[in-house]
Amino acid sequence: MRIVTWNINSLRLRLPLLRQVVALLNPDVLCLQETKVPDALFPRDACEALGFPHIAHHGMKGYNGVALLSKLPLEDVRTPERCRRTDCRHLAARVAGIDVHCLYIPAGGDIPDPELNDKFAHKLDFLADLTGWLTADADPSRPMVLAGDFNIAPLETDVWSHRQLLSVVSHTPVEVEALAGMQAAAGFVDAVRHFVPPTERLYTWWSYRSPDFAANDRGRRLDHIWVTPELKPNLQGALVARECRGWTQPSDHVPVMVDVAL
DNA sequence: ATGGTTGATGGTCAA
Repeated sequence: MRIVTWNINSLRLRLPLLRQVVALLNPDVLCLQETKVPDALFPRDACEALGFPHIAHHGMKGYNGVALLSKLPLEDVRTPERCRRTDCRHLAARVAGIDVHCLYIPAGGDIPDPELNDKFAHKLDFLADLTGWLTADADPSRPMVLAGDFNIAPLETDVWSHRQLLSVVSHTPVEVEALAGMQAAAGFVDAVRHFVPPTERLYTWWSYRSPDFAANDRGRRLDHIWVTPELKPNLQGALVARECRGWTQPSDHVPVMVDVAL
């Protein structure tokens, strides 16, 4: 089963690029974040026409929004609530016996201090809430995949400059520690780093505020696919589709892909 | 230290 996660940054604007991503990667399950479309306006017909008869979405007006497009049936679709809010950041379904979670963790604003910045406080609260939920929900008899925009780059090689980003939201020690705690909740395996050694730089996001993303390559690895330990022997490959960042009118994130043997 | 861009929106806010 080929799983792809992509922060599409507006599903309706980038339907033509979604078609290109599907042609390039041929996913069985596609996890989308920042769909920015209310459920009533979700372009279901267009997504079905791309070859995904099984669709779930959880969206709102203007911001956030997550969706699952699948070639395989989606069972037990859930929209777990985080931090007592319904802000459309978590969608889960069982696919081929695997619980697939599509996640959009809050970006956290600019100031890395929860006392001064409500958005950063929300990010830390969201991580703590999700960690507690995963700890309680984890079940060794039920394999799980977490995929999405985690908005955290954990490794030194996940950012263009570890030193210069230590106080930049997405790479601060408090976030990296919180993410490590979340990973420990069920012993999740970072499926992409399973194939790409931590000595190798790897990014999935480049700011729009640079005229040429490839020129200085100031990226960050914010998008992740994790699997529970029992799936580790089933991992068959991984890919970050960097080329998509160079397409016309791109998302600032590129798709991340993992193959899991069923 | 600062500014730079994009998307949804129709004010600005979020990233």
